Amino acid sequence: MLQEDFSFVSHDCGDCPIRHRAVCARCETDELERLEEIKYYRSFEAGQTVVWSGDRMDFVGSVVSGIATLTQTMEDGRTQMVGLLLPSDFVGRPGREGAAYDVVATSDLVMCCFRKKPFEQMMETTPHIAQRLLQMTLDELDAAREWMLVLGRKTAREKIASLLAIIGRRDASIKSLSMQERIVFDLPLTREAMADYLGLTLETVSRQISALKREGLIELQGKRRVTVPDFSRLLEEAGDDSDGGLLV
Amino acid sequence: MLQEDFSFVSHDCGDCPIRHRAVCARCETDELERLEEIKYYRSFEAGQTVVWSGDRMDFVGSVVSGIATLTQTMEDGRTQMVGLLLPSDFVGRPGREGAAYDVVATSDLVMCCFRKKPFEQMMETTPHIAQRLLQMTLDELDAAREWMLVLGRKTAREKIASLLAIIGRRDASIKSLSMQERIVFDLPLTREAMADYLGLTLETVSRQISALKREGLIELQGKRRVTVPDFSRLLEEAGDDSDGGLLV
DNA sequence: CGCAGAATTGATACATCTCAAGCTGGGTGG
DNA sequence: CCACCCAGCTTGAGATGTATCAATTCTGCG
Repeated sequence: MLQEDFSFVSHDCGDCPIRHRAVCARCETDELERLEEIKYYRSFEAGQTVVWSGDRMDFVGSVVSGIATLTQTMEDGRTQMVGLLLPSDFVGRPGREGAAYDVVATSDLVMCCFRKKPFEQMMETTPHIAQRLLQMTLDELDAAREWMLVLGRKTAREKIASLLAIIGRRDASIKSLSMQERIVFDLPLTREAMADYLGLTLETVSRQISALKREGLIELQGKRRVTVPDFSRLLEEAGDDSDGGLLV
Repeated sequence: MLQEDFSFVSHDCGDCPIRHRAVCARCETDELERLEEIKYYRSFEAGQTVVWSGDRMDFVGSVVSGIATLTQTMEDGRTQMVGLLLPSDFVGRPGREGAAYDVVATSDLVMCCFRKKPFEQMMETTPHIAQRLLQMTLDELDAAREWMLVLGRKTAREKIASLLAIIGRRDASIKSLSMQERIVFDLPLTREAMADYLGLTLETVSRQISALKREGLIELQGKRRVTVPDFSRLLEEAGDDSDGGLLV
């Protein structure tokens, strides 16, 4: 069982893979040392629920590796994804008791957690943490608002193109590729999860992906691997102004 | 012209109407004094644009009175409201040059502004400001995510009911009414603005409002004044679980 | 009074959903 | 090693909710 196996995770913040991007990014060495005292790792298998909406949540933390989703569900089962959590993203809210959303591991997942009370105390005494958290929260707010435009005003085709553009852009930036070349990446989501992100049904997602493929905007190797031969053409389909390369 | 008339606004933070809710809420007297040095008021008439998306923005600030909207527009004119700014809400983002959205005054509007550079410096030296801003940003992030569910998964009727519920609830909480009684409030938005908020057309908004009225869920006095005889019934129509009174 | 912006209402078009049937590929057990 | 199985995915046909286009009707105001 993977649950307790995090041998592949460094326990030393100094060489943590998300050291420079997570909530601890601005911390000095001595601040990291105090964080180390209250941190612990947790691992989850793909499909496991990390937190249930409404549950008491006595920790906050960062995604170290893997992908998780943040979703909201109505009584009748309609669900909307409200966030995609990638490595370095922060989970939980200081100053709140219960979780507002379901957090589900989409792939195998490792999180670096902090007990909430001590973390809240550290926030008071360590401006670097609060500053970084503010910056990250502002970025997430922008992302959420960007997504409101997608959900409220874009067509199904534009929604799919927007999602592929976002994933492709992030992937290219991690690999430090330019947007001029062919972009190849794996979809981290099932068709159903994409539908929940985009406010569509999985059938519509499937149809629109097929249409984009038919028209040569994307190529598929298997169901998950996507090639974008001309990224600017994909951005046009997404309805984004110009090549908008730097806004996200 | 209203532009330069803010005689009705206190210049003394001590008795500012948003003193206890705005970004300065946690400041001590001496901190307020330093804020006073960099603050100035600006007034706008209904319909005026406060900031254009993409423009350089050299200030941040709080809404003192009136209502403004935060909107995003695509090249072809489709627009999505991504935020409704009420008194005490914060505008602008420390650490960013340009504005990400259009800010438009929906009613006559007074803002308390701070030049950005000095404000950013104060944030470094005054934890109370950064703490409060983080708290407010987290709240806005939650509101944005709540709205993603509305935009992505709710029907037109549920969207309208959700909007009425939010406005009505806020209004009742300002007036300290309980949710048991009849709620009466004025819509601060035109049908078109409601449509832009909800990702609908104005015709659909109008039809759904008429339907809710026909079925006795709401009553109208004129176009703008709304009476909700039974708030819990409205919440059912909104698709919200139970009476969800305290989640927002 | 009459105009202009805002809102309502109607008829029709169309995008997406719904329901249903098949396909595909990777894993499993005989 | 093959046949089967099943979750994930694709495709089709028809239903439906919302958009679109168009015509009135309100309402406040000069």
